[in-house]
Order: sequence, then C-alpha cells, then structure tokens
Amino acid sequence: MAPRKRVSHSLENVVEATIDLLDESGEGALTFRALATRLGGGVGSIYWYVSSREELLDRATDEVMGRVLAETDALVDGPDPIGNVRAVSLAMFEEMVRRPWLGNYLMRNTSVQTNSIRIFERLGQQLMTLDLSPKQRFHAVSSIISYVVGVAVDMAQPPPREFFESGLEPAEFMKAFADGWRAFDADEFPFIHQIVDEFERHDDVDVFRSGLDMLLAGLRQQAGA
Amino acid sequence: MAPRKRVSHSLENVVEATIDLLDESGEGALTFRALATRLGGGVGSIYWYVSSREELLDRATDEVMGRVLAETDALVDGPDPIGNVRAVSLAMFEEMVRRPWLGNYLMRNTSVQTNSIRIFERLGQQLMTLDLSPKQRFHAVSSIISYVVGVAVDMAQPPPREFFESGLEPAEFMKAFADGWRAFDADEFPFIHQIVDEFERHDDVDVFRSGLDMLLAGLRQQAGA
DNA sequence: GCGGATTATCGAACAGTGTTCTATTGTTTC
DNA sequence: GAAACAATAGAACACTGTTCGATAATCCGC
Repeated sequence: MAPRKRVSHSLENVVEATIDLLDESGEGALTFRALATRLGGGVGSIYWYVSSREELLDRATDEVMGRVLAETDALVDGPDPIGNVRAVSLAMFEEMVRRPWLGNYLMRNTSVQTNSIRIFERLGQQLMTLDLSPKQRFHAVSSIISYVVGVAVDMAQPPPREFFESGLEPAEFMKAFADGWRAFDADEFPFIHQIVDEFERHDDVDVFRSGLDMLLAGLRQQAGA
Repeated sequence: MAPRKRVSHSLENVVEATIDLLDESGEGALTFRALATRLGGGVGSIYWYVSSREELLDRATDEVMGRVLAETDALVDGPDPIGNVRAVSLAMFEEMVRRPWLGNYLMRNTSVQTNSIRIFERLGQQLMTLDLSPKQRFHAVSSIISYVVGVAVDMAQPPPREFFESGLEPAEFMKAFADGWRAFDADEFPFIHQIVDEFERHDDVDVFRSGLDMLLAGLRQQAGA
C-alpha cells in the first residue's frame, strides 16, 4: 500500500488538538499554523471543519463543558438544593482553574455552546423547589454563573511579566509584591495594611469559596429558608 | 511663523486619544495606526510615551478609574458601611456599562494601575467597622470586586454577529433569541421554560443589582448585623 | 473497470496587526 | 553657532487570521 500523501482530519480531531494546545500552552499558542503543524497538515484544511478561530474556541469550550456536565451529574442529588448548586459551582470553578483559557470563552456564543445552556438549566432546576419567583430564580442563577466565571477569569490571568523576569519562586514573588503594598502610606491605606498578610498567603480557591458562600447565604435568606 | 512640520504629543494626549478611540469604537478599533492617525502623527511616536499596547490600555483604564474614584468620593459617608459599598459598586458597574472595554483590563497590572488599588482600599475601609476578621474582610472585598467586574465583562460582550446580520431591533432580536429557548424540550428544560419570559424582558442592571444584594446580604449575615 | 462529481487537503498569497529600527527634525544648552 | 539631546516619522519585520485556487482522494452510477 502506497503511503498516504495527505493527512485525514475530522472535527473531533481538530477540536481535540485545539484543547490540547490550549491546555499545554494557553490561548496565545492557539494559532492556525501551530494547530496545522500539530495535526500534520496544512493551514487551510482547518477551515474545512471550522469557519473561524472564534468557532474553534467555542467548540473547544463546549466540548469541555460537556465533560463538566457529565462529571457533575452525581453532584445534584443531595437533599439541599443550594448545597447542590454549591457543589456544581465548585466543580466548574476547579475546571476553570485547570484550564485558564476556559473562562474567557464561556457564556459567549450560546447558539453553539449547547452545554452552557445545560449548565444553566442544571443550576436553575435546583432552585425550582425553593420559594422564589421566576424572576428571582433567573437573577440568582445568572448572578451565580457570572460570579463563578468572573472570579475564574480574574484568577486565570497570567502573572505579570515582572514575575518571569525576576526568576523568583511564586511564593517569593508574592512576598515581594506584598512588600510593595506594605510600603504604602499607613494612614492613607489602612485597609491594605490590615489585610496584606492575608493577601500574601491567600489561596485563590479559598477566596472563591468564601464569596460563593456569601452569595448562597444571601440566596438562602431570600428563599426564606 | 512657518507651519509646523511635526505634531507634538504628550502622555496625556496619547491616553486621552486612546480613551476616545475605545469609547467610540471599542477595543478592536484601538490600533497603533488608528491612534497615530487620530493624533495626526506617525506610529513610532507613540512608543516614545508607552512601551506596548498593553501599557496603553493599562494607562487608559487607570485614568478612567481615577475619575470613578473622584466621582464616588461622596458615596462613602453614609451611616451604613455595606450600603456605601453597594453605592460604590453600582457606580463602578455603571461606568463599565458606559465603557464596555473597561472591565477586560481592570485588575490587571496593579503596579501601573494605582487607582484600582485605591478602589480596593476604599471598599475595604468600609468593612473595617464591621465585626469581621481581616481574612473575612479580604475575602469579601475580593469577591465583591470580582463579582462586579465579572458581571460587567459578561454583559459587555458584543451581541453575536447574527444580530447585525439580522438587522432586527434589539428587542426583536431578543424575542427571536428567547423563542429559540422556548423551542427546547419542555421536559428536559423546565427551568429554561420557567424563566424565558423574564429573560426576554430582563434588564442587565437589574440582574447585577440583584446578585450584588445577595452577596451583600450574605456579608451582612457574616458580620452578624 | 471507468469517468465525472463531490469531498477534502494543502500552501501560497493578502491584508492587517504590534513592534523595532534608523533617519530626521526640532529644541535646548553652552 | 554648534554640539547634545528630546521627539517625531514611517519604512521594515515577523506574525496573525483568512481567502483562494490547485490538487488529491473518494464516492457513485454505470
């Protein structure tokens, strides 16, 4: 059999390679040329399966959200609906910590991203047993998702270039950064001084969980439970 | 006097023109060439004042945040600290609705963006009279800011291209979009069906305010007030 | 088996981007 | 006035997403 002169792709292949590229080297590394090289083919071929870079990212996002959906299937049967919402939110957030590129493209093009709607539905269903108006439910789910995605996007931001230039360990750089805060005038920035120690040793997930619990406490209160 | 053959710039000019360009045509329109044209000069000159596009956006963001800071000066003297936090958050959010480009670059490079730290400080000071640990305060302020920015970024996303292609009025397009949701299977998507009417006529600021109040209710509860 | 139509692959070419570089102009300083 | 310096200007570079036409592989009716 003569060796193939051409590679053969598929939408699954392309999306898979896209996700791998994003996972390994971040969003900046996702170029059509890099993707083509990884697939062993030419640049133009990708456009057969996908009509733009944006669609590429949408499809990758939707695929990952599908997996999140599958993984959170079991988290939704607990007795406390708000607890279930909390569990799903945490799982979502953790996925976005693992994949810093994810947050930026979530909740974008809902016509392609079917699985985002399913997450929305899943969270909303939990609130259907609570004593809330449809409007309150809609607001609550929207806010929770915005919070989850917002914090994840915030925290996914790559460290400033000064970090790479310094060659410091993360903890050392954090210390240096906190010291910069400590150098602020104590009278003008009393709050900064009060929390700078917490800031220096904080864990992103803790902060996220803390805010999520505030949000859910407010929701619980609203539901009169 | 012979006419000048060259334009004369300044950092203030450059940042000003940057903000104007961003306000008028969004982030995509901010190119060095467009900016140079607007300033009436050459591309290279901009690099005399600024070392990258990122710094340009940082400076523009910081400038706008300075104005927000000034405008919220009077919002912070009310008797209820959490009410004050609410007022400042709302003002921030409204600024980000006016300037959809703002959110994406907020809380990025804090070494340049001095005014972002000042906002952080301002919100934090309000919590200093409440019965909370420094860690709780730090978490609370971080979460609130993440929420504000997160929701703003979500809502600042430009409408899908289908909107422009359709030529519909915003309300009409919203109706068409909602109808898409209504077409989903009612058994599989009960929540979607329950809130689709709210979704169709919802106001972004209402949703934001609702979530903010949930968050602040949780905070109030945490402070034992 | 054959031939035409369809599907898919490929890479050169295009327009646009941020950034670098060097020549040039204007201004200051002595 | 002349040398030193501060600013301006735009051509050139490397890189990007996207378009396009040429080509290869496959399929389908005969």
